[in-house]
Amino acid sequence: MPAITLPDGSVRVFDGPVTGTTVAASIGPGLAKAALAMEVDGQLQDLSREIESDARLRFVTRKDEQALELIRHDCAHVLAEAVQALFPGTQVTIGPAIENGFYYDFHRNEPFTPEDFPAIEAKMREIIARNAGFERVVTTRHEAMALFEEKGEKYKVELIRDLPRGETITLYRQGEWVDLCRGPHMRGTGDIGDAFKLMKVAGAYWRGDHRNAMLSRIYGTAWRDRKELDAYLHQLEEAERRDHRKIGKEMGLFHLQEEAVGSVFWHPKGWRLYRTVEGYMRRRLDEADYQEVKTPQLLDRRLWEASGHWEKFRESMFIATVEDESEKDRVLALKPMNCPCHVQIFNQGIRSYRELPLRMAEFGACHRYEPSGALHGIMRVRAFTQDDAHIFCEEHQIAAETVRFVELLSSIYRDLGFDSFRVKFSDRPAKRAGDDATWDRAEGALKQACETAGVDYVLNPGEGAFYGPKLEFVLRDAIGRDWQCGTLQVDFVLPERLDAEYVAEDGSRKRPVMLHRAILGSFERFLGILIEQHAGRFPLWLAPVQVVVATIVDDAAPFAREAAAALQKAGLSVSLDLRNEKINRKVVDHIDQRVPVLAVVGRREAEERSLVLRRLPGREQETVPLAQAVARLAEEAAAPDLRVATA
RNA sequence: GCCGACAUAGCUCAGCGGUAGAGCAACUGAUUCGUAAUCAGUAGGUCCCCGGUUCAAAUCCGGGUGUCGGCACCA
Repeated sequence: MPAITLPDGSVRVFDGPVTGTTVAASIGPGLAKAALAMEVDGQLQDLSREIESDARLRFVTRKDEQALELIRHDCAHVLAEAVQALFPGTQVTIGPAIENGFYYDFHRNEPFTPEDFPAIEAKMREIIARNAGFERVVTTRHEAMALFEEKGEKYKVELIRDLPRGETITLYRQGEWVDLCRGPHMRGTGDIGDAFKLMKVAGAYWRGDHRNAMLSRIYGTAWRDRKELDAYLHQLEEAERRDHRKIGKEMGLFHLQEEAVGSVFWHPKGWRLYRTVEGYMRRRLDEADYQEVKTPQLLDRRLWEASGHWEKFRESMFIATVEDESEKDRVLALKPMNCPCHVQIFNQGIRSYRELPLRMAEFGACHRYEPSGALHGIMRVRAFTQDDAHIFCEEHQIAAETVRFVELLSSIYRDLGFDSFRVKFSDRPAKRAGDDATWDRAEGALKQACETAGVDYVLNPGEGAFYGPKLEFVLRDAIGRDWQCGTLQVDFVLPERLDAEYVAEDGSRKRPVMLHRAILGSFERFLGILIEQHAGRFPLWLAPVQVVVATIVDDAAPFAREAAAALQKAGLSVSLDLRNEKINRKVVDHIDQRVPVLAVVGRREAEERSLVLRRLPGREQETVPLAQAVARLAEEAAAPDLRVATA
């Protein structure tokens, strides 16, 4: 006699086991029509499942966010059926719902192309129109394997073989087509609706392992209605406009070319942006008691052997040798990181516990031979500059240093326009240095520090550095891709390997703990994200060209020059537009160039010694006497850390 | 690195076996203009590289390089 408690608190009692469909019908025809699935004691299930004992029940309708995942998952099944109908011999593998949509991985000798999409989508619509019910079939491992074996579905057979013993094996049937699936699903293919679209084809390794076969993946997006779909597609277009590679070109910030794959050519405006951020970072680090250093680019392999990098990362290091006969045995490597260098500085002389925590910072240029497929604009490059620092400290100082670091990072991110970010905690990887006891201590210390700092993190198992666990501070780019920017890594291994030590209070020699940390991560990556975050329309203090002084007539040129000089003297980045063009044209050009402030000078202004200020791309304008304009803009253009606090 | 697509003027792109095109930018001249594109003219290209097919290749084929979308990688 199951008693079903509904979200409004009402209870319905049934004589025996009852399906969600029946319960919905007993409540009313409207709900019976709208219910797509149900949540039984918090667990999402098919509507057709029987409820045998007392339970809390909630129906999922199209209005629920949860419907999205069901629609996407169902859509993946329909895609697979459509593909197998159109391309016989194609094997199915897996097809989950993901953020914004779904994908399905197929094995087929011929890859799919986007030209196949119209036919596949048409077939999908056909299947959806047929509205076959999703039928859940509980089966045995043996039967399931026999079924897929017979169909020639090698990948499914492998999946079933690897399912944990004792797990219920279920199939879902939609008409004639059947897939191995845990469910749940909606009532039938008709519940999917028509708000879906196939987006792209891609290669993907079977089970995400590069040693396995390359499968052919089809990505799709699916929504609850056309309006949502259109909004999503529109949002994608908007995101493309923010792409740092596009904006970088449009604003003339940087370029990349074949002769220096993975290295950035910074143009004057891009470099100014870089320097603004670098200058800001330098001040923040000085203020936070870091000591800046500069260390060599090229170092003998001996150092990398001692640090352990030679053994683990040699294939991703750039190696340099010279022709000179007497030097022929010397192998140098471009530094892929700064840590061993910083230990060399730490190791000069004898350190005392009184010097700890010692925070050593460097804007360190590093080179890594990244896999060609990993390169991405200026976000993933082979030559980059880290805002690196190493904190040499005692074990008991880890927590306090972590708290300090998180506060510094949060404040800097906020100043740069990032109010939120995600934190991942990555623990010991399979390929690692150091014994388990050391790892236990390192992970424990970092976890405890997170608690003290009040950091909410997501566990990222097995993703730590080879020498220690790490926190990753993740920012999202315009296209929705996540990038690790900031990081904090606890390291007990490198000080040991490179023999760093200090004299403790009791006179004994001890190993310091090393905290590797970066806030921006690399300037290249961070600037890429910064460009996308602001869509190239930077706040005044970051803008590479802050003010353009534009003339209306040639007679205004002398005063325009004078005004530009005055603004420049006040520390602003100014450019003069004396071109023989109409003011309308100049306005358009500087909006395109994403200049934040346009100062227009005509005959009137030249006489009155004033500027007409206009915030681009806005339309409002204001006439301001030159001296006042200079003072006002200079104040506004001050970096956040240099601003005079006003009540 | 793997799967797929793409590579033509500074930029955005058209041309897809028969002597290389457009718009914008650039340059020259005219115009001196009051806030979202003034007019006219000029110049600009080993059609990514190497090889092949062909009477003829930007175009077709093979190899390379780079870029893009994913996957894998990310000390």
